[in-house]
Amino acid sequence: MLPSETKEMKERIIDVAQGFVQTRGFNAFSYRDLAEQILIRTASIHYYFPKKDDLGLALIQRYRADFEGAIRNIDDAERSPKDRLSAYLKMFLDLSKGGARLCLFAVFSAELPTLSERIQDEVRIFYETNIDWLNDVVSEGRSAGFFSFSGESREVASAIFSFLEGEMLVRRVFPAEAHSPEIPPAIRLLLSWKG
Amino acid sequence: MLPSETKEMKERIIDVAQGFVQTRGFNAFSYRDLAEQILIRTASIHYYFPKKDDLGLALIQRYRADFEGAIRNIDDAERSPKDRLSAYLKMFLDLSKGGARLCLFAVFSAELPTLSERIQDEVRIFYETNIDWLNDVVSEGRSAGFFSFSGESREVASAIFSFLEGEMLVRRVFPAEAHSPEIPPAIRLLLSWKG
DNA sequence: GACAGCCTATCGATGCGCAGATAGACTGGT
DNA sequence: ACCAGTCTATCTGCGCATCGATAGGCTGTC
Repeated sequence: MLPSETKEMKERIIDVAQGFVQTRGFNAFSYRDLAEQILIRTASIHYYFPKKDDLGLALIQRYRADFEGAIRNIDDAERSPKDRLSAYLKMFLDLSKGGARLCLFAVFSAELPTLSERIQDEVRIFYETNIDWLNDVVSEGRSAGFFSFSGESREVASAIFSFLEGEMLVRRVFPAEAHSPEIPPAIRLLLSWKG
Repeated sequence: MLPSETKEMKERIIDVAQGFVQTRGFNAFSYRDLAEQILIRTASIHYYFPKKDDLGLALIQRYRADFEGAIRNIDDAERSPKDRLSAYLKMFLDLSKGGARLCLFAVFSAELPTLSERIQDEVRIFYETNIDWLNDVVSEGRSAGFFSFSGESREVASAIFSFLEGEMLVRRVFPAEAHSPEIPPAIRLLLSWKG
């Protein structure tokens, strides 16, 4: 098999693993589950990811990179804070479309004490990246008069993130509900979002 | 052994199991883990809870009952909506003291597809109980002039719950941080909480 | 008030299957 | 001929679960 295909296989494994993690959690899927889905043997997965922890690490690193790419894309479009935040919220909530999948942050946080230090570190970096970015958007938006709130902008950024993570847990439990609005009313209230 | 001691053993098992669930998740502890902690054999645990699912169900049913008792106690004290909400928030956030333990809702939601229907049903009831109660408090508080917000009170109730669940995940990832204020600033903002 | 028969709570032993993991052989492309 | 990639075969340990045994309390009836 070609080296290029090798790379694809590694990605394919991460793809499937990510699906399992987001639906069942990291501790509730096995190399056998992956192997059956991908149609290879478990030994082949061990070739790419000797330990399950290696797979977990690769998984969250890629997830983090994807996320960072996505917010860089949002910024490159150079829209207003309102539009940037809208795009972020959409991305975030689309992720849990129908409640089928959770953000990796939620899953890994729920299982945190069972995970290795290096994975826990990645989880922390993921959080900080998101809060830093949200903080920028929110404080810029306030300066520009789009948003209005009192107190620390970082506090609001952190509240938005917590709300989104919790909201995903809730949507999973009530998948039938129509969670339609682009911008959750709670966030409009929090920011005194105009328009 | 006396029947009264039997009851204690059942409770003791649930106590220890709940600790494991709140720290590791339901899929990441075993009857062996419980047995070692309690100093009995796994077979004895099966005597009380034939299947692990039976244990999980007993666990969340007791948790739900405890929670309902707690909010009934808050209501019985007949304080203002502000005081009732404060007490609720305190209870909720104390639960995750230092991020060591998560609310069962967060844990079970993260693992939802791996759990039995009857446990999933309990999770839904837990959510609805909390939202109904929060909705009462929040809308009463608005009528009484303590809170001020536009839109549906149920939307705000649901936002508070989502925020709290997400906040627990975050606190677990950053246990060092000082999460001091009795009332999270985000909730003050959301409700235009005066005082 | 004694004894039979049942109930409670625990145990040791064991089954069966799956978990993650490894060693070593095969294969096909360059 | 080599090497990446995949396989088969196999290991050890743990997962949940069940069985049959046992020790001792509880009960009702003669």
